Amino acid sequence: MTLLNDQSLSVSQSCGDCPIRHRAVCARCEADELERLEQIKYYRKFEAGQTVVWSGDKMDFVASVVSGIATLTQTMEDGRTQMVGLLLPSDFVGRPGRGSAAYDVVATTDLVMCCFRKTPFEDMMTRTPHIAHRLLEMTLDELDAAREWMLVLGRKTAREKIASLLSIIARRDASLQQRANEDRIVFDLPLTREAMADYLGLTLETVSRQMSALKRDGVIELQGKRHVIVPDMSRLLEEAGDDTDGGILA
Amino acid sequence: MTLLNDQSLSVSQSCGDCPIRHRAVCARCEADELERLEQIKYYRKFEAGQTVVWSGDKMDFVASVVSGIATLTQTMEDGRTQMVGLLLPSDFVGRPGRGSAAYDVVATTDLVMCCFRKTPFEDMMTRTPHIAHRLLEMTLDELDAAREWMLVLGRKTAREKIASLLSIIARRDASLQQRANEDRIVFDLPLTREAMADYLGLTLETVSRQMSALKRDGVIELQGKRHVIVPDMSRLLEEAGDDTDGGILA
DNA sequence: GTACTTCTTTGACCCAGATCAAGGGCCGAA
DNA sequence: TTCGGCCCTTGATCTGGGTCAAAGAAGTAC
Repeated sequence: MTLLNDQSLSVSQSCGDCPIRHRAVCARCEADELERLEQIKYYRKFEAGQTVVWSGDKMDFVASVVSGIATLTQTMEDGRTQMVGLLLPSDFVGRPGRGSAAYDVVATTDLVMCCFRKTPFEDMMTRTPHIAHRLLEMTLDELDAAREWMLVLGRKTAREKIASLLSIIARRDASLQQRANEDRIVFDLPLTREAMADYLGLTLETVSRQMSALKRDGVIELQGKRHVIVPDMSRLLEEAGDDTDGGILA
Repeated sequence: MTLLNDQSLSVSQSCGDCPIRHRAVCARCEADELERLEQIKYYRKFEAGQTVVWSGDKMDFVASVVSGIATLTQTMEDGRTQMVGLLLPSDFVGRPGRGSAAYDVVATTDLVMCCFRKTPFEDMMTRTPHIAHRLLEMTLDELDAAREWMLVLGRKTAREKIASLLSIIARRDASLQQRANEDRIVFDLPLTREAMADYLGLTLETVSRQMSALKRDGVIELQGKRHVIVPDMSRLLEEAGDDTDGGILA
């Protein structure tokens, strides 16, 4: 996968101004560590729909999502596919110590990634515990998210699955834009109906039907196909079957 | 949850002889590090069926499974439950930096755990990168396993789910007893039909029916309800829908 | 404008797996 | 040896979500 336009390389900024500075794998770094990271980093840009890497391909870099959204998916020989990761800004892609990609990584919106070649990054990791420590913390968070997701996939109804996905996106969106605690929540779905289906282990028809049903029942409002308004977040959480009773959004 | 018998505390051995010495969180430790670990470790024993901790309860220790099997499960208010982790010997329980359990932890067989109080363990972790590094590696492995599991939950048929679970257990069992590469694989199921159902997002009736179907079709043989013989591992993997073509067992 | 394409909605029908129900095998206690 | 509790199997029936099919909406290329 080569870059389509060299403007991709012109994106450049100092780590100090980086929008994901305090959430990404570099969050814990001191000024001097940041400086060394700055020397080995480079940006890559992908357009919506582009594949970043194919499962099984050699992957000689790791990266943070700076802006946009990417997905990790697994595909069976007969074409059944399951999304196994949804990467939002500050999320980390790639595994230190592994040479090839375990999943397809696809940009679902225009995407900017902050990349590090694998070897220099691994070297830095062994020398600066701040990076290794933050990566462990992020990986544990991802494992928790994956386990929450397993409950959704294994035990929830189609309606609960949709409500769960909407609350996850609403929550992560709110935490990025730190205006939580409003009761009325508004966001754009970054996924097509098909991608939502791949996330939830459903077909796109069922996703569409359940979205219509939630709209009919007043749980959500839709403007166009992607713009979602949640008039009452606790109602949505209730529909999701989560025992968290509407309290915390962070 | 208190200990039922104080023989639990009499289990004691030097880390050097520990059966999980080279796979657990302490795998990378040098002799001196091991010695310090040895000072803060203690063993706990649980009987089959006992709950180790309840989700939400305070958890002031982390631990490695030494022998036996434990499960992590999540439960919805209405009782639907999903297993989100299957812990075999050498697996790690608990999250440094978190005070309470996120899941129910249950011993499904008699269980011995090597425990460390959270604070001393966290202290050691910051001082000995060998532990933090190994824990990162193990967490990344678990995340991969969780993602594989998500494909099973989201996209596989009941028959494929059962075949997948059997191959996972067969594989992990073989790697513990390092006699892989035999074509004929034999093991005991450490789970009831109900626990298998909770693992796979099925009902126990469906699990039972699919076990019978796989037996009828000669994919597996059963002696009693728990003892499983796999005459042809590649056949089982085929039934699981895995694109891995029967090659590697490690 | 008109004709593509891509994404989405909705309807009709069907089937894999859930649910409900009955009973069988095994083990430990009395 | 009989009882009571698991755990498991099997049958009958029901249903949530899949499949197949058609068409609407919105963008964009010409």
